[in-house]
Amino acid sequence: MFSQPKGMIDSMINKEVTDLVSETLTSLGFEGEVVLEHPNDLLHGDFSCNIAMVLAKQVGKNPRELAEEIVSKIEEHEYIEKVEVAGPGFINFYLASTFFTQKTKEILKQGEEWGKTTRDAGKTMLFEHSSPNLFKPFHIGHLVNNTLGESLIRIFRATGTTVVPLSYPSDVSPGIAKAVWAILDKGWQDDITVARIGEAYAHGVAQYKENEEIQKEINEINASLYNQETDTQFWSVYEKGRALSLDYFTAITSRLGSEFDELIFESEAEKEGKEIIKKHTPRVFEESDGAIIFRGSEHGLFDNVFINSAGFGTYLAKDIGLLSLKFDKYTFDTSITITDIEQKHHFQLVKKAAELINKEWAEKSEYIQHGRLELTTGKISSRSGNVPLAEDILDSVRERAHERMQENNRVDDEMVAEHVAVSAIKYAIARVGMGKNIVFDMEQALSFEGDSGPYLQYTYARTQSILQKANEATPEISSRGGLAIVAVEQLLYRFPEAVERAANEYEPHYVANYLSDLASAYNSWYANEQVLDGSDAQNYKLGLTEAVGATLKKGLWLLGIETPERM
RNA sequence: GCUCCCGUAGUUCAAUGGAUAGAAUACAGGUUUGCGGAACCUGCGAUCUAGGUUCGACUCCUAGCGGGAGCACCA
Repeated sequence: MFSQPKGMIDSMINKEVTDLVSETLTSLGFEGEVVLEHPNDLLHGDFSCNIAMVLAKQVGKNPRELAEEIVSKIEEHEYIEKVEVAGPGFINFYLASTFFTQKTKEILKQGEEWGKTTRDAGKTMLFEHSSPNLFKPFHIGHLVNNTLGESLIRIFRATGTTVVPLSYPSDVSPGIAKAVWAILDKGWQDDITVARIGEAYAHGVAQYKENEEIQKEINEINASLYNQETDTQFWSVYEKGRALSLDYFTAITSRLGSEFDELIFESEAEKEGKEIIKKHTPRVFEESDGAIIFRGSEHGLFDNVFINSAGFGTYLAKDIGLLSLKFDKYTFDTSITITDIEQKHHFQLVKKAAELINKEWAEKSEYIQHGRLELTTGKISSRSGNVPLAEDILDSVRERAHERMQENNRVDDEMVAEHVAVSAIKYAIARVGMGKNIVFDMEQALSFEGDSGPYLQYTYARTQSILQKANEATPEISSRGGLAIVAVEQLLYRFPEAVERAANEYEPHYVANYLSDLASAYNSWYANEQVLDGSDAQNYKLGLTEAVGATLKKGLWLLGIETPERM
């Protein structure tokens, strides 16, 4: 979507170093595009350039000699302390302490703005995620979808994009008819609860398969719901269940930190979609066995039904209708939908059909997928059988957080336990690349140690504790007091790069991994360096501590994770 | 069968075509009262196989082996 090349480092210092190398190449009569990267190892410096290895062959020199030649011609720069040739011909740049001192001051001055960029200012986006089925429980899959969806929204906003979050609740489907039938079958119509809806759904699905009479009944209920016949007992059960589920949806997503400006219901999309499909038959769609289908097989995909033989739009027609409604109601540059990976092929088909109806629809729409969350060891008490519910997972983890706080003689605070639990789950999801399955080991997640959300929160709490002990408002940094350059500084200024990269590639895990590196570097430094030592460097060290805290806070927020001051 | 995705320490994950493949966990050992030990340090340990492209391959290409997802009226 955004035309930024992969992995580009978008910061002033990067541009300055790049220009420096480019000018040198020109002065030597060479041509080539200068690309900088951060070396994997901080000991290799802050920027690395491979231009000598790229040019060596065409110039007919050995890469190291060429690199030496370039280095000898590079002009001095106030922010560059040292330039070295290393390995097979890398040119490594070591930034000067003056740069880092300056950067730390800037970070502290930016406050809330730290980490934000204006790169995508002016761009607008519609972002669809966390779409619930109103008659099915909010389960483990929604947890993944919500975590990644919410995080991406926050990341896009951090680079300047205006994002409208949207959810697309399923409020009409054969499955819902089954649940409505089952609620009546169980006699629960006057006492419907969210838990009962979940149970009813399972009951209805099972009975539908068993009994032909029931099947007929349910099909009639389904037709009546699709046709919105409002004077039946089915409708009143349906309405109650729908309202209850919607409230629940709002509650659980807000517990997870999401808000939705807009909802578009599947029932609206079905009406809209059906009309569009009919209008474009037989140009795009065709009749087959009484249904209206799309010949995806002619486009390297597969054939599938858009309007079934009963005359109702399937989820394919619904997604076409949804697209149409989105373009009717909103103005945007891009519409993103994030779903489970199992829907990948479905959306390829939707996109292809959309392209044939209206080219713009396909051009401005992106469908992205995330992997599945699998639970391995450890038990979760679940109310409804096989699929673990989001709420049950959250509650189990929070229970363990309480225990941990008591073990450590900390104040056992309700909010903190909640934030630690959400953090453990969200971080486990966000640390993995999008689209890969996530193995959630309850035992490991509950240890709250190592590469985990609580580890990052702990590090943040530690920084706050030190700042409080110093008993000073933002320390005035005049100089670094002779402090040698530390790894923490080498990482700090890269934070906005990590955010931009995450936005470019739709990959929150770049933020997660960055924070993990930063926290690790800080803890390691902390173990070897006394911050409050009364030396000339104390204020600068406090400044670094504050900058790390600010970065962790902002970065975790981008992942949808709260940062308690104490834990 | 067709289409797509994935194979990295015992396990769970990283790695922008670059340097000695990084963490976490597990296991073994350790941390001078110094600001939070949910921490820190040391050790052990890995790119599925066979070719190819490239100055350079976990990464790109081909084949094979292994695992997963999707493929007509559920979403």
